[in-house]
Amino acid sequence: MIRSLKVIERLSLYRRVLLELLDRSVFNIYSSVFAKLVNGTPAQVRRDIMELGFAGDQKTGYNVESLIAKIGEFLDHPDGENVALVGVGNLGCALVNFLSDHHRSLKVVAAFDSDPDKADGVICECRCYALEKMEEVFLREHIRVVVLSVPVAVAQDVAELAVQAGAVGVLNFAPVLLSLPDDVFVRNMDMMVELEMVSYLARQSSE
Amino acid sequence: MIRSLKVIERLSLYRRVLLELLDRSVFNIYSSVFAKLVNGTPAQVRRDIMELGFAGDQKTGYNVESLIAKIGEFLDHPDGENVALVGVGNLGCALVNFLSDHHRSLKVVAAFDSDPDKADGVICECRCYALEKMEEVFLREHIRVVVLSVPVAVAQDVAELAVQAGAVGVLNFAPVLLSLPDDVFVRNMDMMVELEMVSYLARQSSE
DNA sequence: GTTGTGCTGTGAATTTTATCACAACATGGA
DNA sequence: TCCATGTTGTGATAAAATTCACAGCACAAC
Repeated sequence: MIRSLKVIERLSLYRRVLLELLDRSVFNIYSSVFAKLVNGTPAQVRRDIMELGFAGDQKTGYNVESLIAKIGEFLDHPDGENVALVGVGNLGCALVNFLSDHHRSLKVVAAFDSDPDKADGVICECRCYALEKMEEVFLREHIRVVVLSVPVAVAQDVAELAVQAGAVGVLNFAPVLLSLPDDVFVRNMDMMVELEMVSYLARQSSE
Repeated sequence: MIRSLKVIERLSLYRRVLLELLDRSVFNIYSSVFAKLVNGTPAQVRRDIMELGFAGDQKTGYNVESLIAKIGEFLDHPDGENVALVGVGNLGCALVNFLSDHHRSLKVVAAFDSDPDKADGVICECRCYALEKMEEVFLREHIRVVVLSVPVAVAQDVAELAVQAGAVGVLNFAPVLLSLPDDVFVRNMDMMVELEMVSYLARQSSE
């Protein structure tokens, strides 16, 4: 059951928008209306949902609640996913705060930092450990996904430590490409690249 | 001179890697070697560079320094680009610190926040203003690009304010799709979506 | 009934993106 | 001199992603 990254990305977005809709008591929605909310086209929305194996209704469109459930069934780990934050700086804290607010299935259950002042403390309502404790804690808490927000200089080393400890998914905020085993999935959040793109395209659109 | 977003994204990445190479006194590089460093293929690297209008050498490969210059010529605004940070939280501070460290052409020259305690102060070596001052400061500092890191609830409103004040490019960290005029370029950094993807794909690769 | 409307689901076509494969060339060595 | 090697630049091809376009259907109105 291999689907393209793009579809998965959109499904995640769809769910978030659908949850907002439910909050506003919208129970059914047409692909054409939904497409506008997600910056897509009706055909693409229909195709994505079709690939998911969900069916809409020719008169009322898609049922919001059922569709949310279906996407969850597809995206979420049945038992929830425990996540570790590695690198407790400003960025890391922002992330934890943000995630603990929102998500039902993803939970940040531990933080790690090389700074001994932070280790063994509680950061953002989250136990913080020394890097050396990763393997132990990962095992205990069944952690397989890490958010890496450490300085560039140490990113590669710390990432390897995390993989050693059992990580198979990494969301990397350090502006550097990590070199990790092929069976580890890495996704880069590269502010520098993104900001350069915005700058470039802003210039184009204003000329 | 329209190029696809993907090419622009890669060029930005290429430059960063090239700068690292230069630091390590690597002055020439083959497409095959470079491809490994950027997680790409030799053919793609060559094509990207070709589209840029830069030529390599059949014996020594690409000249690192000249290629960096060429990418800069393409990507950077000739007079540099002044950027505003809108929303001074943990995330915002992390961004400013990060950018001020690194970039030669992009500069964060002002911050804005609705919190009166922060306004008129200095945050992360950066003057902070009240939101109401945006138009005035944007004009004075020639700001056209903003980094938006405010809570979801106010993101749309604040984004509209920024556009009103003259922004034509937005790097949006709030996990919500903004509805802005078509000539404003928006790029979303969506942690929630990305983390869900990592979680999903980590699960796939470990099964 | 019957007709008109407007939706979903999806095969087909199109567009975009990435890869292949090789000509053209430079160099080193026999 | 001439061949083997290994590079870039790029037309041709393949693959991936998106969009088109319409069959099939349900319902409302008359």
